[in-house]
Amino acid sequence: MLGQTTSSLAPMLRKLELWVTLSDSDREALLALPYVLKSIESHRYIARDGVKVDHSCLLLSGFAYRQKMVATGERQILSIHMQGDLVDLQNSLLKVADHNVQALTPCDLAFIPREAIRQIAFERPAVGEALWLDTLVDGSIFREWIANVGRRDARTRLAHLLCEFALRLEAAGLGEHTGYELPMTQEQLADCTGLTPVHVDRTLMALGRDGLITRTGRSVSIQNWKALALAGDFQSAYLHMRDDQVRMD
Amino acid sequence: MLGQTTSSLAPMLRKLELWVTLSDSDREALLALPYVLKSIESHRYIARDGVKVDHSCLLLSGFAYRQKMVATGERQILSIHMQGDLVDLQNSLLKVADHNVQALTPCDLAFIPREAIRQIAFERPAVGEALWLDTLVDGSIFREWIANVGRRDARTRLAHLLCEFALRLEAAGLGEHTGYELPMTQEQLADCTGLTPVHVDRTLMALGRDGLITRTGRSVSIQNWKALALAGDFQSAYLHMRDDQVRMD
DNA sequence: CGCCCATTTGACAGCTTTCAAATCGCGTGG
DNA sequence: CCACGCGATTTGAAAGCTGTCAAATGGGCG
Repeated sequence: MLGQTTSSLAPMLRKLELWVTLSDSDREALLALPYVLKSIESHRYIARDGVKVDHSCLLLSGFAYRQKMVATGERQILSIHMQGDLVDLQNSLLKVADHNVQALTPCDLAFIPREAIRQIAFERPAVGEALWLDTLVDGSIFREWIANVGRRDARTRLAHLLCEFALRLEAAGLGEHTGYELPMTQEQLADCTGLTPVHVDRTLMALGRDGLITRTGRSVSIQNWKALALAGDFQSAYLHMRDDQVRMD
Repeated sequence: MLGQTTSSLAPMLRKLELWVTLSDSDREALLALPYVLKSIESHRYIARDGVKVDHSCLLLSGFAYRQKMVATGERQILSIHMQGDLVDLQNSLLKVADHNVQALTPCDLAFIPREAIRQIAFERPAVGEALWLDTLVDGSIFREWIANVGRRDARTRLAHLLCEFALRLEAAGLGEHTGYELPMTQEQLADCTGLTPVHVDRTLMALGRDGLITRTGRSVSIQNWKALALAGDFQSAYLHMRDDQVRMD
């Protein structure tokens, strides 16, 4: 269960190396972090609002999301996570979770003790910076989502979300910006965008009628990237990706 | 201009010591950070979306906010900042700003070079952790705002915002949770909540009629904290304050 | 083949926006 | 001390985007 010669933590490396260059020794130290593997089913909770957290959780495969419940019982999804994402670094460092983390699909997870993370972060500046930047980029995406739900209409919100997924999935090697498997129901899209499932459906149909996207089941193909990005008021800078990851024609 | 015996950076200490305990030596090192003072007027930009940033900006007095513009020209305010807040740590560490930072009132600022911040963060683990936690708490507030604009109605959104201000102002020593000077116009409140100024006005009037708040000019007094917190679906955990800062009766 | 959940569609209601205009607050200048 | 000017606040009436409620359709799986 404790990865030595063949650590399962490799997906984390690729993510962190998006932000900084790591030395071989840093890489080895990261791969040598202690962890416990666990597989969970869709819909299961990975962390619960208000509960103490002492492990960070690395997503090895599958998709997960963070969400908050409001007084009316409605749910707001705060972010979507995929392979290589540290889905619970924030909750772990802050000790008590301020939101829920839930599996969107069946997930393979690696739980890493908080103290091991803190230790490596402060002993190895490059690793520390990478982890910090990772949480800062998460923060940047949160800011964009505030603007998305706060000031854009339904069509723009959804187009924006589809663009974000396209680029992040492509960067994670899980799809192309011209099309990908979207693992979410319309209800979950609604919870991402602050809309209702019914209106999400109507809006997606309209995007289809306008020739911006095509859907068959859960797969989305983007007919016209430029048009969709325009419709979604989408500018990728907030994802803080390297130029070679966002250049597209 | 370079603070030595009497550094102007003291407001930052109090903020950081909300998250961790610092040694005397850490405190001295923080106060010895190089900085440049600057005063700016209301509405002036402190950082601009898309522009390179190489200094972090500490707010010594006054209020500031972060905002993004969307394609229609509408503005979404992302967060409000006050005395002691590092308003531009995120932009600075990410190198290129992904949002604008603007003065809400006349402000006194201290600009600290990014490299000095990075250095102290990695040389002094307690300082590093405090700075990291500071950005993580910012992130927690962003998440709450996503839920606020995404899934709450106008009345709840505004009540929530007023509660957040109350606690943060009180923690910063700038007001009481029973009442405070709100430095924002209704238009700015609208930009925080994703509403229109007209609807903000109607909603505030309704909160007044219902006996939850009283307003005279810019000063807000909270008649009934419990009722306002209930109306605003406000639970302070996301602010990650210490217990003694949020206990109120 | 049948069940169950997700998607799609329709009709209608409602919260919020829009557009205008009136009123208020307050610093400035006479 | 009071009139003036300008931005902020307040109010009204009407339109619109999105939500609600229900029901029909579709798709995947045992």
